[in-house]
Order: sequence, then structure tokens, then C-alpha cells
Amino acid sequence: MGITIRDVAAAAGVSTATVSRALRGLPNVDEQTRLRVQAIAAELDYVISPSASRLASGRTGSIAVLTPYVARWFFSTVLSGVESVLQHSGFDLLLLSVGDVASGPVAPPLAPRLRRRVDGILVIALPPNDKQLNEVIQLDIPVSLIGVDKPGVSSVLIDDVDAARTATQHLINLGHTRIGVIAGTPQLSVFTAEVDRMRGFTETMNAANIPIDPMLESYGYFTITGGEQAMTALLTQRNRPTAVFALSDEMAFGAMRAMRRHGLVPGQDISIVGIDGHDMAEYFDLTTVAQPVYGLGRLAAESLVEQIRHSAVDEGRTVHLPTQLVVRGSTAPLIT
Amino acid sequence: MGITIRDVAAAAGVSTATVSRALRGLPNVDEQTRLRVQAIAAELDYVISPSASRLASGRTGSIAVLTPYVARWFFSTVLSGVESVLQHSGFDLLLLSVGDVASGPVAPPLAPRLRRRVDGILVIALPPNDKQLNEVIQLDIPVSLIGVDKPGVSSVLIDDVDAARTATQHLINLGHTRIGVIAGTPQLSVFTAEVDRMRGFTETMNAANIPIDPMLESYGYFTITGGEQAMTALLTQRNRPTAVFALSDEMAFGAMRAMRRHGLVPGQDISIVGIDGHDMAEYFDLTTVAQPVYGLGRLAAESLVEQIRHSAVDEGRTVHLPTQLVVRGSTAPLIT
DNA sequence: GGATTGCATGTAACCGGTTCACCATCCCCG
DNA sequence: CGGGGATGGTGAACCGGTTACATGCAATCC
Repeated sequence: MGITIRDVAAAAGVSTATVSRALRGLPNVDEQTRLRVQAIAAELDYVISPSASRLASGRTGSIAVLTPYVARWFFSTVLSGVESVLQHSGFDLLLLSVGDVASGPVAPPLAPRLRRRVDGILVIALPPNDKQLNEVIQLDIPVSLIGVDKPGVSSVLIDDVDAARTATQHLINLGHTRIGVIAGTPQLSVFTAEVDRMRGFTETMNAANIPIDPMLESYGYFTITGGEQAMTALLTQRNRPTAVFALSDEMAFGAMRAMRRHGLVPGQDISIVGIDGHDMAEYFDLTTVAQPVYGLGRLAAESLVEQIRHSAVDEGRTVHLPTQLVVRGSTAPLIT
Repeated sequence: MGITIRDVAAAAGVSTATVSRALRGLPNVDEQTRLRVQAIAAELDYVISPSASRLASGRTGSIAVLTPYVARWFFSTVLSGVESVLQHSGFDLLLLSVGDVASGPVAPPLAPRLRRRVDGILVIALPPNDKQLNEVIQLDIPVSLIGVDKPGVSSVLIDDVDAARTATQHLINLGHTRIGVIAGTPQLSVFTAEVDRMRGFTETMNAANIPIDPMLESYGYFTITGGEQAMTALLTQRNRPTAVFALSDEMAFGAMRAMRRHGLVPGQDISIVGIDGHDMAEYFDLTTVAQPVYGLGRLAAESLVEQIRHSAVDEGRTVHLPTQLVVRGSTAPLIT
């Protein structure tokens, strides 16, 4: 039903081979011819058939984005960055949600949904030992990870140790010594970010010769309500912290709410700092170590596209993007 | 390089035609044969080539989702619902962001990115007269809208007039008569939701014989900071409202912040109600008329898939999903 | 001046499925 | 027992591009 390349070729008085070359900007086409072909293609409202092109060339022109959540801030923001790049790259963006938590009881297996279907895969923050992630890596398609690190696979993320160091040092610089921490889970999860952020905290405390009170460690499971409960636990200590480092902004939000419930004003009675640079952090006046989430997505997409275009086997390069301490009202000097 | 249907056919001792039918569950295949073919296909780790299949069949097996924003709550939540359906439907989900605001100065034209490329299109909350939306509708591909209404195009959304009625009536029932409203824009935008919600407000006020004070109408442009400014404007009136209806939850969040800045406690000093059922509404203890955002995405995806499968020309059906008033601490009876 | 090189273009064999026309059985029934 | 239908299966012509190879021709080289 549609216009085919043969129609264009006939109208232009050339062969289909020439049309194909002309429209794709390949060399060895006379500039005059190219212009004529382009003009006729436009006039005929010709659109190349992706299926035919893919079948013949073996390239799919698509990149898959795998994410455990579609609607959560971090993930959707990364996705947004990815999309902004792919939009102009000529690659189609296939969105797949994965992971146990995601929709539906049992997600269909990934391999058939990816093989012969995409030229590259971007994975957002799947734990480095995730079963599905390993499945994807076996596929022998270029893969780039976002927000996690895994040996042998290229990835884009922040230096989480450093980010935690910055946050902790900020509290120390303000004169705090009784510093609580809202971690993720009691037994450090397999997640690199969590492990690294805890390490940054510990290292910095040690370097400053400040004792870490195990009673001031609480767990917020990276959710708002978790953070609220964790802070509540900290507040019921006989000897409260004067400052708290939350491993993520969302947990910090919850913590701030807990403070208010207890009649405390964040930044005034207790200082709190988070990590992430969440959209709402400004609204909450939360001091945070911001990571360029959108930028992570952009950079990962850009480098994957390059990798595919040049079929460069950029295997395993890890790129760290810089973070930035954003000081707001939730942290203040210790009043003695 | 990959295994082709011919390999499977050879191994099973049948023709490619039979393999094709067997694997796709078409009739006229002996059950024994089907099982044998399936077993061999599995054993050979055969994956059908989508490009070849698409080229031959003319079906693309893909659905495009067009959205002006990827990372905003409403849009990403709808997207999540859509994804949860498509994941099990066998359709690939192509994500395209569109609209002026989106990434990049000039978005590439849509038609070439959609024609011959998708079997159906889902559009999230594009204004009904949007240029790109009209462009998409011209394409003669099944289209379903989410969150907006447009004559002749099927759509899934809530009854915005009714939602606003519910919110307003809730305030009236609590005894309030001096009711402010935080609208979107001064000149009602082309957006149906905005127009309808204002209508619901006006109608309900009129029905209750409560005068609408033009001084108590303010504009928040559907953003948090906009809502904050709008509320600030209302608070600087000589005669403050005792209750405020915000057309969206995000504007309500901003409004609540403005209240706190003025030393007022939402629900105690001034009641406020929003519309949306935003994720954070519970956190803010905001009374709201919740819409099933995730469900909108699911339903739209399901009906589009059905439409494509049966090539039913379900032209123009509008489905309204129910909303629910969720009463929280931000609204309370008027204290006289 | 004949051979070589380089460029623009044409020819046609793919890519890997889908599907239509057609055939062979086998069964049922008058 | 012969004809009419199902049923299960085959062969091959597509689908619409891409690309290796061949060709023609003018410019360049020794």
C-alpha cells in the first residue's frame, strides 16, 4: 500500500541501489543525483520501511532500556535523559520494565524480547548480581549500566563513596560529632550505591576521629516511610544525634517529617543531609549531594550510541560523573 | 549468524510454512507436529526475527507512547501502567517524548518516526488541539488518548468536571463559604482538564448559592512553585479564604508550603483540597480527589491492544474512570 | 597511447519470515 | 462406492530494503 523504494527509483530514473545510497547519505553518489532523489522522495512522501531495512541490513536501529521501575523519580529522570538523546540519534527506544517488584507476578523472560530486536541495551540501576542482568549480559549485545558498577561492563554513575564523604564531611564541618545515619538495610544489600555510601560515611567519620555510635544507625529501606520510621527510632534514643546523614533524599524526606511530628525543626534542632538531588529537595529545603541523574541517562545513551555506531568494544569502562553539595536550610552549625 | 526458520524446519522434517504456523498457534497443524516443532525450536534456541516477521506480515508488533514529559509524576505513572500491559501483550513499547517543552530545541517531526513503524499510538495528555497530536491522528493508525478528550478519537480519562465538583462540595460540606481557587492559567488554556475542573468548581459554587469572589482566584500554572505563589497571593488579601481548592495536587503542595511560611497550618487554619491523588499527597496529608492514573494507562493500553488485534474501529469512544475523594488532614470543618 | 585508477551507477542475490494456492489423505454419507 | 469436506501439509512468491559485485566512463599515469 505504501510507496516503496522502487517507486522512488522509477520516478527519479535511477536504480533502487542509488536511491538507498542517496537517502542514507552514503558516499559515491553524485550530489546532483542525491538532491534529485531526496526531492522526489519528499514529494512522494516516501518513508523507508524499517522492517525491510532492518532485515536487509541486520541492524535493528533500536536500543532497549531496562528499568526496575518506570514511575520512580530516579528511574524516570534517567529515562528522560536517555530519551532526549535517542530522540535525535535515529534509534528507537524500547522500554522494558524488569525486576521482581515490577508489574505482574512473573515477568516474561528477557532474552526473546531482546535478541534480534535491539542493537544495544541500557540498564538502569539493577543490582550487579541480578539474575536478569546477567541474562542480558550473556546476550552479546552492547550493554551500558546506569547507576551501578559491574566489572567488565561499561557504566555511568557517580562516585558514591565520594558523595557520602562530602555529605558526612559537611556535617562535621558544621561542628557536629553526634551524627546519626539512616542506612538502607541492616545486612548491606548487594547494591553498590548502598555499600559505597556507607563506606564513605564510615571512612569520613574515622578520618575525623569521630566515634560511630551503633545506636545511631537506623534503616530506612530507601523509601519515604522507611526514612520516617528510621528517624523516629533515632529520636527515641536517650541521647539523640544532632545531625543525621540519610543515604537517600527520599529517606531524608521521611526523616524530616518524623522530626516535625516530634516538634523539631530540621536544620534548627537537628541537621539532616541526603544524597540524590531529588526534585523535591528544594521544596523541602533539604541539603543534599546532588547527582546529575538526567545527565547519567544522557551520557550513557550517548556513549552506547557511539559504541554501536563504531562497533567499538568499549568493554567495561566506568565513567564517574561529578556530584555537587547543595547546601540548604536543613543543615546548620551545631549550637553549643 | 542466527538460527533461521529453515534450520528448524529441516530439523523437524517439515516445511517452513508449517513451522511458522506451529509456532504462532495457527490452526491446521497436527498437535503432534506442533509439539515436535516447538521442542526443536526450543532446543535450537530459536528466536523469531522480528524484522523478517514484520516485513512479511505487515504488522509491526509495536505501540508508540507519546508523552510531553517522561519524568513527571502523572506521565511516568501512566507510562508505568501502559508498560505493565504491553509487557505481556507481545507488543514492543516505543517511547517518544514530544511537545515544545521536551528535550532539545526542535523535536524531529513525528510522522517519519511513526509511519510503518507502529501498529498503534497512545498519547498522554497532549492538548486536544496540539499540532503534533493532529499530525498523529492524520496517520491513519489506531490512536488512543489518555487524560484528554477529543471528539472522534477514543480516550480514557476521568470526569474532570465531576472531580472538581466533588472537591468543591467537600469544602462546602465542611461549612466553608469563603472558598478560594488556585487555577492554572488566567486565560483558560486549551487543556480540557483545566477547563472542566474550573467548570466543576463554578457549577458547584453556584448550585450552593455561594458567591465566587474574583479576588479569591489565583493562578498556579500547575507547578509547585506556581501554587506557592498563587497561595501567597491569596494570603495577602484583606479578607482571606477559609478554604482553597487547588486544581492539582502539585499546586496544592506549593500552597501548603506558602501557608506554613505564613505560620498557618493547613487543615487547621485554612483547609485545602487538590485533585490527582499524587504519590506525595499522603506524605503531605493532603485531602485530594484521586484519579486512577496507573489504571488510565492500563485501560488505554488494553483497549488499544484489543482494537489492533481485532482491527475494530472503536472510533471515538470516551471512557471515564471513577475518582475517589480521599479525606486527609488538610481539610477540616470551618470553626466559627 | 594503453593501462590504471576512481567514481557514479546498475544488477541481482540476499535478509528471514508469512501466506496463498494447491495437493494428498482420510472420513462421512447418501 | 463415489463425491464432498475437513484436515495437515508443501512450494514458492512475496514483503521492501541493502549491498557485493559488475559495468561504464572519464581522468590520471608512465
